Amino acid sequence: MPVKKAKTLKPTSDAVEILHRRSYEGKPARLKNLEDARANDEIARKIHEMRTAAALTQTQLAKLIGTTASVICRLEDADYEGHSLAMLRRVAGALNQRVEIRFIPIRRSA
Amino acid sequence: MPVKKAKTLKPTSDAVEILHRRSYEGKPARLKNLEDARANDEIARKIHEMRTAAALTQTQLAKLIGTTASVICRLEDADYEGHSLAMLRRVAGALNQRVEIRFIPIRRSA
DNA sequence: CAGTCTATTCGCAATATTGCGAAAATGCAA
DNA sequence: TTGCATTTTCGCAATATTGCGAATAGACTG
Repeated sequence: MPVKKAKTLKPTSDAVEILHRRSYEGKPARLKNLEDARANDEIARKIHEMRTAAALTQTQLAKLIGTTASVICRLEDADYEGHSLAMLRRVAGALNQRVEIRFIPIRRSA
Repeated sequence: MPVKKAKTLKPTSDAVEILHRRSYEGKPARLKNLEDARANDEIARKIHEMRTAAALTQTQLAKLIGTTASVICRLEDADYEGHSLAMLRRVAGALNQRVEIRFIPIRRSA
């Protein structure tokens, strides 16, 4: 079990939220960034989950998609924000998955 | 518009890659590219659909996310491959939507 | 303890995406 | 047709992501 940064290893909400509140206190425009951070965390976690479920090391997965372990590590970092569809697809493809993108309407409660 | 480039696969010399091949038997890489192309086309179409549904011109949407019309046009180009999560989120956010990413197992017909 | 495998971080080059203006093409209505 | 808004394409600079080695840290076993 990989111990990631102590920061976001546990429940998604707390750590990220606190960090962001400290940085962008009281800015509604930054609220969206909070959601993005959480989404990125989920992606990182999912990649890690899929890789370990396939019983692959970072180095092994890296070779499958033609890159190095450090790149995989970066993808599994909850704080990484540079996810591209191309990279997600490469990872997903190596793990026999496909990436589905959906746009979902946000309803804001008054 | 950028021309699609074929990715150069590295030579196979590992047991891991053999595993990979086993999981990919009967499914050449170019087939996956076709799926990606279609997925990109869907994204482009969806952005166009959401923008027009919101009764916005490319210029108007561009201003909402702090860029120019040519960028929006590029996003709505079915052949565009450079989609990043960050950009998709900017567009989605301006249209009151959120981007959902899902990894879905590929099911082969036995 | 040493040794091995794995994961993480850092630094920089290579590559890709974005920013943005301008021009050309398209569409539509008078 | 003209006129006007909109879309599309082009070119290049600015920015961001990826590629990759090397060093460090962590975990596990003998």
